[in-house]
Amino acid sequence: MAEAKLETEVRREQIAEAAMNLIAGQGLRRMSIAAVARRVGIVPSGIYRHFKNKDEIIHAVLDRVGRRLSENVEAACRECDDPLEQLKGVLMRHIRFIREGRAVPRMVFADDAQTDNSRLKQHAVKVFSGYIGQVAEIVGQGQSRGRIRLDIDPRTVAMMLLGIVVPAGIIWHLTDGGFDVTRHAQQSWRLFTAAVTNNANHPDQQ
Amino acid sequence: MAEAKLETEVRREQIAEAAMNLIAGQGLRRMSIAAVARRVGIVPSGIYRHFKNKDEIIHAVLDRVGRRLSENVEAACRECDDPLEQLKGVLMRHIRFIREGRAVPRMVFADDAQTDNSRLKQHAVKVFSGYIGQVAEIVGQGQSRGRIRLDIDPRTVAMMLLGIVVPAGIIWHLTDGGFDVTRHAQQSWRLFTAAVTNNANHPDQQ
DNA sequence: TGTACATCAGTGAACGCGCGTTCACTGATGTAC
DNA sequence: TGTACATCAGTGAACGCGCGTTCACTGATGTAC
Repeated sequence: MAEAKLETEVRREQIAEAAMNLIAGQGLRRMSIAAVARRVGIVPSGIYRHFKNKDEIIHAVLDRVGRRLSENVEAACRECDDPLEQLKGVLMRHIRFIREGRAVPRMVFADDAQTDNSRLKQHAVKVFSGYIGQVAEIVGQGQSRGRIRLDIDPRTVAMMLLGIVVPAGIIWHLTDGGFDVTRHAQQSWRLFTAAVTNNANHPDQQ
Repeated sequence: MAEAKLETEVRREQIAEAAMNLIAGQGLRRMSIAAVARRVGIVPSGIYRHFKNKDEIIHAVLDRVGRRLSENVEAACRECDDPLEQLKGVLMRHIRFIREGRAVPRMVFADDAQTDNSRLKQHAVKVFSGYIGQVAEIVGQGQSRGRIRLDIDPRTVAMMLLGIVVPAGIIWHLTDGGFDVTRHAQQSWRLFTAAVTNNANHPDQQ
């Protein structure tokens, strides 16, 4: 019995979404064509009507992740005007993603992928550094408004913010949610502000 | 032709070492029994004289990684007396590992492993939190000597130090070494000291 | 020192499995007349 | 409105591959006599 036919654009969305959720929940290893097909309600070979191969699906997932992160930043920016508050918004939203099991940290390790491994890695870098770039822009605004110290590269500050999120996400995953990421983020945020704000004095630690 | 026979204890070491290097260089996915066997100079089935199965090898690798991290901390502690300097030593040693391609970040994502996935995850957590515990101990000493602010959990500070290393390592891998981790560590270290030292003032950011 | 035997690291053929991918097909949908 | 036809999403059988693992074997090493 043939499954209800759907336009390929709709299916592509569904497939990418299913693949992303599988990766978020069970890791890239478990994201098989068969598993994705099952979630979409299609037979495995049917996937190939909409994607050339598995790598293309992973590329689509990376696009999605990038878009999602970007939306996160934009939402945080809309919410308030103060750059520091915006950074906190970005942090907390990302933490919420982790807590809801919607983060895709394992994505980053695209050591899978048979043929064009390098293209996937490049894409992952693009997504990752795109995110950092957006955060760095907020940092730059904070600097020009005198809220954030000027003697440091905005991208370094942005990466430090991610440094709060990434290891926390790893442990959260390894312990199956048995790690209080929210508390960790709040504690870390206090350290972060002390690190970057202008009114802290900066002793030249060797 | 039979390969030179070696005591099983020696072989276990060789196998674990080979497996660790494979994971560090190419990721857990590429660490196959066949690849490990080739590196050791043995036939794949020969591996089973020394390890019950692949999971046991991964456990052995985790032990090795834990030991190596531990040695790192101890070396940094021996090198000098000031806790802050010791923390910097830990950071820089870890960065050096990354730069030399000897770090095993992908290890952490043990989403592979068929049977006892959960036991592997537990082991990874143990290694990870063991490392954090050791670093936190240094932080605690820094606190009691008045070098590090007291109003923050030592483990949070330790995780923040790892937060410098982990994302940097990820990007370093994704770009095949085309990311200046050393520079990033130095810049981040300045932020880190500003965050944790006692003489910075700590404005109560909302 | 020389022989007989137990031990056990290394071998290679074979297995079952899950996977990504192909291909000829079917049958529902939308369009042209 | 009704029929004929092209399109193309979904099907299911089949494939080749790499993998982890097993098993009966071989032959070098160390020990007992």
